[in-house]
Amino acid sequence: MSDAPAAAPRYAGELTTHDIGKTVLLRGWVHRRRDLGALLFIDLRDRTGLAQIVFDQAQSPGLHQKATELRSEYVVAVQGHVVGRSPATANPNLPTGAVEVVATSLDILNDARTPPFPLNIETGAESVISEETRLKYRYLDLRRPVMQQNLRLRHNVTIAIRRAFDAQGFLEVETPFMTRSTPEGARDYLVPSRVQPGSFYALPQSPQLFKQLLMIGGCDRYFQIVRCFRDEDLRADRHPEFTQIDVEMSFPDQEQLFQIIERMLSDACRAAGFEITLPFPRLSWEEAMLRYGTDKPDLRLPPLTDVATLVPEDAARQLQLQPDAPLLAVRIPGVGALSRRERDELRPLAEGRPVRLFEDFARIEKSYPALARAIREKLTAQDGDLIVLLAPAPAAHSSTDRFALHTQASTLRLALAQRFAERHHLLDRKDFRFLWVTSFPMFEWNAEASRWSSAHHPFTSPLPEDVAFLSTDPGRARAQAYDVVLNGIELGSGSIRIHRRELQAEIFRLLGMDDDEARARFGFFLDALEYGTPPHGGIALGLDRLVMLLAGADSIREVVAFPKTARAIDLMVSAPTPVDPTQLTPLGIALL
RNA sequence: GGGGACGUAGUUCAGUUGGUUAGAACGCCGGCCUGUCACGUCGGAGGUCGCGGGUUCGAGCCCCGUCGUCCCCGCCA
Repeated sequence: MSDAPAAAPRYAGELTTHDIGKTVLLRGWVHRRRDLGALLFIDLRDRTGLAQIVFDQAQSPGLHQKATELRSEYVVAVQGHVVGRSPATANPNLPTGAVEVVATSLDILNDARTPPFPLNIETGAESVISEETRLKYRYLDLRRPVMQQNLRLRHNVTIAIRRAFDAQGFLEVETPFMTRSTPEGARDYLVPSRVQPGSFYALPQSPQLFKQLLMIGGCDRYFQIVRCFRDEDLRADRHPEFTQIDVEMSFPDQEQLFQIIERMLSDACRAAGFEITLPFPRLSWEEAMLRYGTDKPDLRLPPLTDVATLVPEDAARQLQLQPDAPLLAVRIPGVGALSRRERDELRPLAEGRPVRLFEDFARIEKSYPALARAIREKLTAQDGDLIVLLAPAPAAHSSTDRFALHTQASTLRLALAQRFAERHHLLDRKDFRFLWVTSFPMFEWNAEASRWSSAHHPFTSPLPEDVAFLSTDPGRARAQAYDVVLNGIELGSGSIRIHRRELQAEIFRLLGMDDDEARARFGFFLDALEYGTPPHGGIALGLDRLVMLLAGADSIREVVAFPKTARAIDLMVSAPTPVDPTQLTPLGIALL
């Protein structure tokens, strides 16, 4: 290249017919080589895409000879002329397929071992190679176009979120990673202190108390895109270190906060190329449980419908339905009646559960045509919709859980939809259906510890009209807590907080913490509440989950650059590792 | 903590009822080829069947243990 005149560096994927006649410099990796003997084609790949380079022995034998050394993933700098391709040689499948670069110089910047897995397979690439191999060589996996796109998408979404908050007057403030263990909720990751042997920092599960302290500190609108850490078992949508969009504001109005978040999410979706409609539907927790059997409903599917009142008395007797018990109809659009075999597959879902399944709606239509018609009407069912009914088993006692049947129906609703999603184009990944779920219960009964525990967290304010229940019937108290849900996935969770010291102390007592314990754990916070704490509230949203859904990915790991396995291991760097005892001694730590 | 699926060539997989020398495709290496674009074509190399033990005349296949990956339940204020 030294003897070639300097040309303007360009990205391969951005070449168009407008560049014809220009001399360009491309730098990137050898994606694929097609050696036709005296004619050799290279697909050069950079982070934008591919461009075809031509080496012609007849025109420049030396250069062609050098190009025969090229192998997959060699790093090259190529100068050449952009030329148009004839219709016969253009490649309509490639964005840059109308042009190619006739090389005038070739610099081999580095060679490469043959990659342990192909980086240049065009279709279904993400599913073809085992994740184990991909993670071990993540730096190679990241070169693949689909991963480049995911990183780019995450960047675009993150920038849009920052802009949206900035435009609303929110201040991004960093909070400590090395903080105090609060053995409430998830397990903490601990960091030993060398200066204070025997003492430990904890990595934050969330900056919850810090953001509340920022409100007390007068920053009335705060946000942070921040890493959080939870030492709990992993799932496809859960990672031990994950990124939250953390938000808090003073003098909050729940509706105003919803609008701010909706606008931010709308901007984030637009950055990913999707327009969503505002405002999101709002559903109380109770409504969500009754209509969907879950606190994170997937609105891409129709709700559950209680059709018990449609059943005439004699039919109810023949079908052995319990009086006053719900009869829940699950409708899955467009799936059609199930085959015998598919119905057989459903039955295990009911086995061992106090549930009766009517999986063959055709039989109901035969025996009770009027009832079937009424049900279809109430469900606004179309021909070809699958309808399955659930009732409590005849012997079942009314459960303590008033939504037990709804929960079962919800599980069935999702299982059916997922089973037939592909065949019938259900659960469209590009259909983004957000909603707010509000008024969660304050407490859940923790049978193991035989005490109440917070459904959200202990800093959550009760609904004003339910404060009286705190002393009389905590199970009935509802919270000013809300979730934002997207396509059946909990995207974010927040609440209006407690800003009065007395109420906060009462909640701690209700959670079984006496005043001494509360002071020992949260004394700094209780103190702070006494110095003029403004009313405040906020929310935290999972950035990884949002980007995962916008990317159409099935796992959070597809949008995390360097993720860990289900056992929280980094296969690439092999972490965690044992450490040398000489590292432990100064920390005052000995292994058992 | 519990349940399920999986582990065979560099990669993705097949491998029958336990039977002789463990196969395919892609990739890799070499030859030929001037319009390919998943180039074609001819030839070649490549295996600790995750690991350990057991049953058996004989184990990739059966049994036990173990390690690893994925999914789900519990858990995740």
